Amino acid sequence: MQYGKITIYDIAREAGVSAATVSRVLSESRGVSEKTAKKVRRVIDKYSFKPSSVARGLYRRTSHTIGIIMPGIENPYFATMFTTAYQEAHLNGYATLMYRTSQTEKLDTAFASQLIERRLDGVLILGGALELPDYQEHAAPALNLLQKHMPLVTICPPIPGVECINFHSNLKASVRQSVHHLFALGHKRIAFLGGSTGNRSASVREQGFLEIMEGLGLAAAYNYETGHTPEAGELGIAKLLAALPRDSWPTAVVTINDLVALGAIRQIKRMGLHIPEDMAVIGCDNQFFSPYTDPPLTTVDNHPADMCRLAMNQLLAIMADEAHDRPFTQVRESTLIVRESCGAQLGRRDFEEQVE
Amino acid sequence: MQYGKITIYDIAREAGVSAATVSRVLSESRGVSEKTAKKVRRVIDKYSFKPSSVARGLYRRTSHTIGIIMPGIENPYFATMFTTAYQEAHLNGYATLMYRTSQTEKLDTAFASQLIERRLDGVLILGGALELPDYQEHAAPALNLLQKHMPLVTICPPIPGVECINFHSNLKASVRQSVHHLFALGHKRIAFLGGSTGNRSASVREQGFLEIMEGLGLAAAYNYETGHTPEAGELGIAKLLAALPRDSWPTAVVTINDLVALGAIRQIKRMGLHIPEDMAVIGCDNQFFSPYTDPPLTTVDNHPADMCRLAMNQLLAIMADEAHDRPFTQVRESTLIVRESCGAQLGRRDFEEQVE
DNA sequence: TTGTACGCGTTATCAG
DNA sequence: CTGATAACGCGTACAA
Repeated sequence: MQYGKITIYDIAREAGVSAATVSRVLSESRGVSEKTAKKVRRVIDKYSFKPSSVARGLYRRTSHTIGIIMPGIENPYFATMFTTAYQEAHLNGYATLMYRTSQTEKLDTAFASQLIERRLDGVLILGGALELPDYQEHAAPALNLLQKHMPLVTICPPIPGVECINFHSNLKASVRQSVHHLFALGHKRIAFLGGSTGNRSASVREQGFLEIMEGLGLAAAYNYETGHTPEAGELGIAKLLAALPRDSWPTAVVTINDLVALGAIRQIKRMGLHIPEDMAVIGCDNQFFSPYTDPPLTTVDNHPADMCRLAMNQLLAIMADEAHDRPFTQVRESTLIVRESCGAQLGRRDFEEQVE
Repeated sequence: MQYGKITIYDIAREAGVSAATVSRVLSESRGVSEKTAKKVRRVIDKYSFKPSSVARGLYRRTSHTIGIIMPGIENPYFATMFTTAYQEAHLNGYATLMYRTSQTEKLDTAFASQLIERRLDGVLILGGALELPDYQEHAAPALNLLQKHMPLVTICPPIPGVECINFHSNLKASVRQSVHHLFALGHKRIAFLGGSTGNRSASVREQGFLEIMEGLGLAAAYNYETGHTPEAGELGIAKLLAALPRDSWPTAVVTINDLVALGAIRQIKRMGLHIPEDMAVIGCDNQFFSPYTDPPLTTVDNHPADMCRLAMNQLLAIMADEAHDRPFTQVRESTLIVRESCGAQLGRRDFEEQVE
């Protein structure tokens, strides 16, 4: 029950030297005779003593820790991002402290204060932290507060009211790729599924979808407000179809992410429809499981790991005074991953004739 | 580029009071007139000053942080565990610092020293950290070292050479449930797929599998050394079948986890076999995607979140001096989740007659 | 080569 | 109600 809280003073006393000498031995700084060094090391080993990095941090005015604010890691998409950020930081000798946002733990100034008190050396924000509608009013002040105290890099759609270093993927272009892929295969009745108004990255995709459909001269069916999970996809597609007469059912559905696609696929099959013959499905995120759906899921890769690496290295460079601190925005384009869930392997088809 | 490194002294000076008074205002301790408090608060707000928790930590001899050592979070199974641990700690006001083990970052005494230097208030170890063969020789000393400096709770198969508080699931019993389920459905040729010798939790399952098969008087086909990923499952089942004459192919395959099952399912279908009619598949972990495979995957739930909650609360209780520190082991039983990939919905069958 | 003394930023005790 | 002052554990000029 008693854990050794010993200090360099304890070591010094037992070794018969001063604390300064112990410190020198620990930091392997020269200027200490091998004889006393050995004597000191023996005592250090005896207690398996390790110097306190919190005391050192106080002196050096750094915690050697980077904060990562994100909406959790249950979604493997975010797990990938966190892992990349962690590794990149770790490689440079920094620990990462994850802070999770949620409906009940919003990113507001109180939230930000926690990070400031910990004297983190920098913060990375991974999209989603600022998505919900009422986040907006709290998030901007929180980020501006944070930014006054430490370097800040964000990965999410640009935030109104916050000037900061920002990386994000071209979500609208990624939706365009999806829709154009389907259009090229002959699809005209295309639906959009998933997300929730209030979620900014979702809104960007939804709005993008509507604009692109309009640009193509197509009518759009859609079902937002369903969420971002497989269950949401399952329920969402069922509702969407139930609300439409059968002869105007979409022949293809674009989902907000692969998780929603997972649920949609199940429900579509359960209704006796075939994928992609009766209904094509296209996802987003190129998650680890998307090659393993049946049929394999066509999707869009936003290269989250790349973006994370870029962002974290920018942050590290700023912290090392090797890069400037001025706000900028960098956009990353996405890549369409064609598999079989849209019927690309079947070639272009004329869906109008299939309507009964 | 210059971030405000101001202290209570700066605040005190500008407010015309002593640092002690500023501290009192910050901690909202009574004994300070509302007038001066207001005066001080104005200056605090002006600079949005937050007291340094590292200085406080030095004084209080605590970092208010819990370390979590685990093999990463790409596997959603571990993401679930981390999330649970995080939340439980967070609820009690503790931050969690994740340390990731891997082939190149083994848990040895140098690794452990990092945590000790940070003066963490406790450590939770999530299985897998100590799995690889050469971990064993390093991990035991590392854990014993850690344990001398802070409370330690582990979730993994008991570790030879380490006496500590340990929670783990009854892996052998969970394999038994799987095999008996298949046996009850009439399966006699049952294969095991996935894992790697050297991984301790994998070995436990493999050995359990062999023992159980022997107890049932059945011959066992198996393919270890494949790994724990979907790709491993895909390749593993292909190799397993290729090595066997067709009339002695298994009618059912038990995989080490749902990820491996994901790959196995794909490969089995690709070979023109039907699941579960031609070959049953049973996974392990009840991951979020397992209801969405086609057919839905029968699997075993080891209740990782429950175990994590238990373990973290034990750790928190020890840290709060509300629980003892003495080593003990607690085993959690698993639950079979019956879906359709084993053909339970088809009833018992006689597979012998299906052999050509 | 070694020891002394001070600063890092905060909290708590003790006078006043 | 307020202000010195002494820890907390470590690193580093400076002196010996």
